[in-house]
Amino acid sequence: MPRTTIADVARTANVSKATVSRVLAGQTKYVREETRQRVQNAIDELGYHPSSAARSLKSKRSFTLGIVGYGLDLFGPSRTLSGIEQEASELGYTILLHVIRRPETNNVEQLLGNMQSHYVDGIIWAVPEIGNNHSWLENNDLRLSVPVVFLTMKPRSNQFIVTIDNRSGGLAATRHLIVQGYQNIGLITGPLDWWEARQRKLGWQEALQSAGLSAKDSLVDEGNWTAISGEHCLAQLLTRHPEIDGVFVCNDSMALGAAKAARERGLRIPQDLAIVGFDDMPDAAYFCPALSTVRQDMVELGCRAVRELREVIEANRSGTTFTPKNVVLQPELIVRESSVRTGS
Amino acid sequence: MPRTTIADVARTANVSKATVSRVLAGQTKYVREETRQRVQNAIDELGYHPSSAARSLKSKRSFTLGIVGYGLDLFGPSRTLSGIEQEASELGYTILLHVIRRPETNNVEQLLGNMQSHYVDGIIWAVPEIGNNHSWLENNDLRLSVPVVFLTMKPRSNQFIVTIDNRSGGLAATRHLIVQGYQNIGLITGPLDWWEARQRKLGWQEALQSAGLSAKDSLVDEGNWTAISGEHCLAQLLTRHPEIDGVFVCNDSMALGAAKAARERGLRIPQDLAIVGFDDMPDAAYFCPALSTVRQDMVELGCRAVRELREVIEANRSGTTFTPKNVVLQPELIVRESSVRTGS
DNA sequence: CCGATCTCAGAAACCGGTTTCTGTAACATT
DNA sequence: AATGTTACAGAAACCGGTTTCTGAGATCGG
Repeated sequence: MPRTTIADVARTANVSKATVSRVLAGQTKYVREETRQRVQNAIDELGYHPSSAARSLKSKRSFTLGIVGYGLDLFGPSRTLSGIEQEASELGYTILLHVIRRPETNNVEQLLGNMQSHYVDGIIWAVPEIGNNHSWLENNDLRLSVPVVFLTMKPRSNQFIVTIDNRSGGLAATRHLIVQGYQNIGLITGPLDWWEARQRKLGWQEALQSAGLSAKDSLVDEGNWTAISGEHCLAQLLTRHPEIDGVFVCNDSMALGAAKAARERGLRIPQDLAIVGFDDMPDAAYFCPALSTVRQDMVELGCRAVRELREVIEANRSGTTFTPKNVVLQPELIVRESSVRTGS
Repeated sequence: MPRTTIADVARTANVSKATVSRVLAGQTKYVREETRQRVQNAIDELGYHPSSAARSLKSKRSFTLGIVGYGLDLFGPSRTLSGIEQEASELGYTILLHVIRRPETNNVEQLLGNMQSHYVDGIIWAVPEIGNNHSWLENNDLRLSVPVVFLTMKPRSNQFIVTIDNRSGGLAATRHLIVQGYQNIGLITGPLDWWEARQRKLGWQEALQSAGLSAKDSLVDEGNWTAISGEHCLAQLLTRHPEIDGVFVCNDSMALGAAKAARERGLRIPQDLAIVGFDDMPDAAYFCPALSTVRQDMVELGCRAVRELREVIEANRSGTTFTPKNVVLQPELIVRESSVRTGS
């Protein structure tokens, strides 16, 4: 049974394909209400769904957004995708998903080509900036023929970017530790080839320096975002600097690992050692002790990216040019038990 | 600048569109090696990417899989998607993602129609079975004109289904508690309109009954998968039955909440109260104490679904009929500290 | 009453591929 | 030498929509 086509509908309603097409597009002009009704009935009766392939082919738009993502396993990216999907669906877009496995993927051309071959109306590039995997953006003869919004990467004035102020998050976390009276504050960072990790580190440094405290390299250990790496890092740190009484850990999973390492050495949290994480995973409040952390609203990030993208798409369509814009969302410090010395 | 089309390539290579198309399809027959080379050069030179819309339109296949998901925020679904994407991409498929927000969505027709309008080659229906939200499957005049594989739902002999044996997981968890010598074993379940939750509960009941222990309803409390609900449920349970010394919690987040509730009442885990969770979230080993749990490999589930789907697609294409098949993956008990009384 | 304008709708071209059908040249067969 | 077969490649139809162009009838202004 071949699918029902616009021709079938036209025949059933005794009109031409053109008229059916007008009804589909919601054109009220050029089609009488009575005719519209007749066509609509035929559509319902036949259970007709227009072929979006045919539609895209001619009209060059597909109401589809291409999403290029990375690390859906991780908390952040997975939430971002969720936000993207939610907003996109609200706005009537469908999502074409492609996940990159190695962040340094260099067949960007390939990927963009593939997306364009699907006539996506726009692309959200949600791959963290790692190493120089975004260097292709500096390539001047790069001509993106479809709007792209980039996520979680270093601001660049010539691109549309939605990102989070990681530095400010690290700053807030570390300042908080200082205010709480901790004096020797270490850092467990994510992989330093991640731009986000470097930014958080920067925040830590700034907070310490502006408080006249030491931010030397031996106070830093580099993990890989996993709990086990957090455990190891804290062990390293404590070996080098037994005097450490506070640590800013660049994500909640590593913070969890660090907490374990601390417990195993008999350190009480937060009396002997304070911990502040980053992410605010849904369960962070239930860690023991409840984890102070820096909340980044990844869902909002995704939503925002879609809204920005739509603006660019609409502008492009109407011929307006639009100067690239960087949106920087502020994270929020969430204080819980792991960083607050209770009485005396 | 209009996009480069197959005609441009044909002109550049001095051949017809037909020949270019053959080269694209990788047909070695009917095209001389020298000609193929010439065409390939033209393709590379022009940076040509065939329009998948045009291609789908004529060939009725798109190398795209439609994924209908639910609750990407949750651990399980998010991992499943990750597995699906991975395997799909490996097999050369692109993913069209649609997330359902309310599980009882009844515009299934609408959704399937929308997917079909994109000429998806197959669909993976990854929506948990909640209430009777899958009742439309029993509708006999339902004619799925595109292959569908269903995930995480009750086996049904007339559909392709890949699912996890939740009952067996609950059984293993509870038996383990019994073997460890716990006698009064409670249950914190997920929402009981979820099929998965009911299955896990069934496993708990069976284990207790076959050991001659009580499995009465007052030993059960129903959470909503979140840590906070787990905390409340355990409180309820302990109020009703202070003698409870073990509890099977139907996911790790709730287990985390339960652990907190236990600590607050001064109960030591596992000496006074044993806890076994479900999921094996990446951080479960770092909870305090390390959480025993039932691992379900959601990534594998996703991979498997894609492989099954591909088989059905290929079979359909070659005209073979294929009798529906249910694949049931076994979960695995992971024993950690939260359920093992150490010495004496 | 007649030409102008407006409303509604059909015919046909078009989007960019795939596929069938056809044709030619080269080679093998008798 | 005549015929059959095979290898290669082009012409054209087709997929299912959108859009432009055209035209018929109704309405309207003078």
